[in-house]
Amino acid sequence: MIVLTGPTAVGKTKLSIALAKSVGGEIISADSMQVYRGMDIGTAKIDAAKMQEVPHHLIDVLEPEEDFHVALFQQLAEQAMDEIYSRGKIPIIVGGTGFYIQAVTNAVDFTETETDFKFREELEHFAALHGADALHQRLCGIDPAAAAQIHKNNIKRTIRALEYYHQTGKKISEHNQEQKLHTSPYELYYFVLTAPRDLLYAQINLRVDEMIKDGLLSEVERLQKRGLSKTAVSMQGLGYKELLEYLEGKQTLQETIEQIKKDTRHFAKRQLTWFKREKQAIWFDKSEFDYNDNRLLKELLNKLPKTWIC
RNA sequence: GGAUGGGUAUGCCUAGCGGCGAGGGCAGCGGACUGUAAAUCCGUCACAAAGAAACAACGCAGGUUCGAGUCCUGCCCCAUCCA
Repeated sequence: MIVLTGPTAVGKTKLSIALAKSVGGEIISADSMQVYRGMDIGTAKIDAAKMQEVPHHLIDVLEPEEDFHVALFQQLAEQAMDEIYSRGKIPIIVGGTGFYIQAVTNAVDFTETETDFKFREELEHFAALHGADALHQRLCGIDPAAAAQIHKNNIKRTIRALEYYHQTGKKISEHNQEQKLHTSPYELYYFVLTAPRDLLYAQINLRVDEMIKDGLLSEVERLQKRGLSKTAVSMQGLGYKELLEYLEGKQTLQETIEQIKKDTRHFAKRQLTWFKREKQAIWFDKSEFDYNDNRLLKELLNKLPKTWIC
């Protein structure tokens, strides 16, 4: 199994096609937003022509009204991998969602539970009423270890920890501890593509401008007309949440575009922070290859077993 | 030429109206993350240092005051308006 990841706009998609062809692989997208149909421009989704006959999985599999999350990603990705292996092909996970990738590479066990929206809402309400501190206090009572790890302002994660206990009767801190011991059950090659920060940021800015030119605004308008609002998981996506605010008249278009660029830059930074923790990561800095994808690919293929290359 | 408002730290915006070794925001930088992860959250951000005490710093130069970013005078910039 090959993983090809890196911050947004670094050029994963393009390289992934060349890589897939070189090893006879199929691509599994590890992207929390490209799973949604009708969200193409803002997610920089690859189009059929660019796929060049390389099979892609986990793109366009959900409606924007549906909820997507790691556990579902893991399930779908594992399914896809089984299929790919059964065809004697190599699965290549391509995408920038480090958390999702880890769920697959380390076979994290997500105990099967349905999301308990009522419970979550209840806790959100509690936090709004009594403050984040009080909510965090509740977690302290049942799972002090988790409470020590989760900052009290991080309401979302505090709620998840409480929810976990509520649903399973077990402490999430213990569960996490167990899961951390997991190592990858696959023969794994984890490649991280990167580029100097200033260049990456410039590329992000450029890409956002292009998205706007390509009609991102009308894409968002279409989704809005369809009834989607900021509360939808899909509308948490970069470009989508900001443009929805614009459509509500909260800011000018120019301000919104700047906002999207900024948010995307921050996101790229968070991605990099995540990848730095992945011990098995093999890094490729594009600047060291003069931004020549062919040279980079050659070097990358060198890291793989000879028998994989066709 | 006149009127008015303003110039605040290594980048930008801003609070401040006599006790400020100057508060906040943004950007930048660093980090966390196990069911919303393109989410959520945290730290740092003059220099030096941990010393009853140090020489920096609020456009520049003076002045008033025990004490000035804050008040006064002059000058220099910027914005808007009037000639």
